[in-house]
Parts: sequence; structure tokens; C-alpha cells
Amino acid sequence: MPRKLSALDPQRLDNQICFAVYSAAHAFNRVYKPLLDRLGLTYPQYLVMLVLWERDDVPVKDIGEKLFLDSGTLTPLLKRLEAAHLVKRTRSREDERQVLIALTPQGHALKDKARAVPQSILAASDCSVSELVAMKDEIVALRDRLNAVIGE
Amino acid sequence: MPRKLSALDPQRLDNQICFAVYSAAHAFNRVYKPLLDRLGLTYPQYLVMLVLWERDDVPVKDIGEKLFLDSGTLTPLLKRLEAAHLVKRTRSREDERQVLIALTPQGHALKDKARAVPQSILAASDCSVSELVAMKDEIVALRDRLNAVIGE
DNA sequence: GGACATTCAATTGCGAACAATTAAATGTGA
DNA sequence: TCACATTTAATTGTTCGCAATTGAATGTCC
Repeated sequence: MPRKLSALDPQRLDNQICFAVYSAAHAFNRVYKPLLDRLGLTYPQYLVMLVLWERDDVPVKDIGEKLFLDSGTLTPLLKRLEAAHLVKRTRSREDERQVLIALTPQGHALKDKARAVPQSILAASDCSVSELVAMKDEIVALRDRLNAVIGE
Repeated sequence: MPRKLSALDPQRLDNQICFAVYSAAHAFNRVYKPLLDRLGLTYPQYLVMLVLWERDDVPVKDIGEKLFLDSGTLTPLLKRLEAAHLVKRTRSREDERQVLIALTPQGHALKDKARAVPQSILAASDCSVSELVAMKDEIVALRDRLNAVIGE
């Protein structure tokens, strides 16, 4: 069994882009952890806050579409954010099926405290902004192609 | 506030490489799911099997180092693989602290059934092999730089 | 208007992921 | 040899992530 072939063996762990993505996601999470601990947020909670800092008072479904998460994940997460006094959940009056998520004053205020986070991540990446942007665009394009396949 | 600046705002969700990686990992997982369901495996279980198909009879720690996972994740996962008769867990006689993980005949046999998986993923990626390899190498390099920072 | 389907959030159950701790085995230095 | 640190898995508790189901509100079609 020639050694060279292993570099092409699609069944080898090191040749799989998916494992690269999977393990990179975990590495990011470990870098974010100490930064987000200071804000009292987990990474998925931070993502929800990023969405809300861009636009407030949106139904759960909108958050789910932006983050690719469903109510099974978001409902308990949002309840925890509410328990932390960062958001408020209220049934929409126009459509009683929807629950609207709004930031509290503390939720708004947290945006400033979170401003340093992206810079710290950039530093940890040890990479130029333009390189990161190029990688991000490639990964997003791949993600979108994968998501397109899921609906068959 | 000029609209153009949003493309540079590091606090915007769409500008974050980490979210790109995070959401791509989930997209991969959703593509893998129906393929792995046929094998009776989850994606992390599939990763463990990939490691074992390369080398058998290794301690839990070795698997953890390759996959960047700790015993808190692996111990219950390996017990599930053992319950599915794919691996066998035995205390090492040379070092009683270690638990060695070996494939059962069924575990070995599953490798053949899993051969089609990477091809299906490649097709779903809708992308050339060389492009995927280049992306994979970039992502691995980024992951390794991030992991280097974690030890401080 | 009324039967029917659809939409939205919540719930349940299971499998990761990880921090923190525990317990046992092994290694090290005096 | 004995005290002590280190290594290795296992355990506990919390939070994701998702499939599947439920129940209420809304839309649609006849």
C-alpha cells in the first residue's frame, strides 16, 4: 500500500474539508469563550445578540433564518437571555403566533462592551483582514451551496 | 450613518468569519445526516470511526487529540459505539489508566459501507476537488493558529 | 362561513461539547 | 520507600442542536 495515496484517500480524516470546518468551529469557540464569559454570554447567545443589535423587535423565526437555527434551539436560549434581563419576549398583537424579541436597556448597553470582541478574534486569527474576508466569502459560498442541496 | 460602512463593521454578523465557519459546520452536518443515518452513525461518531479505520486499538486520549475532543465527550460516545457493537473498550494491561478502543468485525466492515459518503459530500459541495483542498488547507491553518493562541 | 391546510413557537427526547471534579494508576524526587 | 505530582477516564451539570410532535393562530378554498 503506497504511502503517497493517503494524500488522496477521501476516507482519511485529514483530507476532509468537513472535519477542517468542524474543528475550526470548535477552535473559534474556545477562543471566544473567555471573551464572552466577561459579557455573560455563550457563543450562540452572542450570535443572537448580534442579530438583535442590527435589528430589534423581530419574531423568533427571523432570528432563526439568519442563524440557521430552529425554535427547538432558540426558545430555551431566548428564555435564558430573558432571565439575564437582556431581552424581552412578547406575543405579537397583529399575529398571535409570533413572539417578538426586543432588547432591554441592558441588552442595548451590552453592544458597547462587546465592541472589543471582534478585534481580539482578529488578533487570535493572526491573519490579515483581507485574507479573512476572502476566506469568509469562500466559506459562505460553500455553505450556501450545501444548504441549497438540503431542500433537494 | 452611511450604508457603505456596514460592509466594514466588524460587529455585523455577515462580516464575521466565525459565523461563516459555524454555519458551514451546521450545513455540512445537515448534508451528512441522511448519509450517516443509513450507517447508524452521528457525525461525531463517524469521525471516531474514521480515526479507528486508520489505526485501531488506540487509547481514548489519542482519539481525543486527533479530533480535539476530551473524555467528557468521548466516553459516552464510545459507550454508544460499544452498545452498537462497533467497538470494544478494554483497559490496557501495560497502563491500567488507559482504555483501548478496538474495532469489532462489524466496525471494520462498516468502512466499506461508508465508502460512498465522501463522494456524496463532494457532489453536494458543487465544487472542484482542487478548490476544496485549497480551502481545507486554509481552514486547517487558521484552526491551528487559533489553537496555538489558546495555550496563551 | 366552515373544513382544511399552513405557520409559528413550545415541548420532549437524545446526542454532542465542555468545564469542573473525582478516582485510580503511574511517575518522580527526596 | 514514601510523599507528591501527573496522567487518564469517568462523572456531573449546563448549554447547544435537531427531529418529531403538539397546540394555537392564521390563511385558503369551496
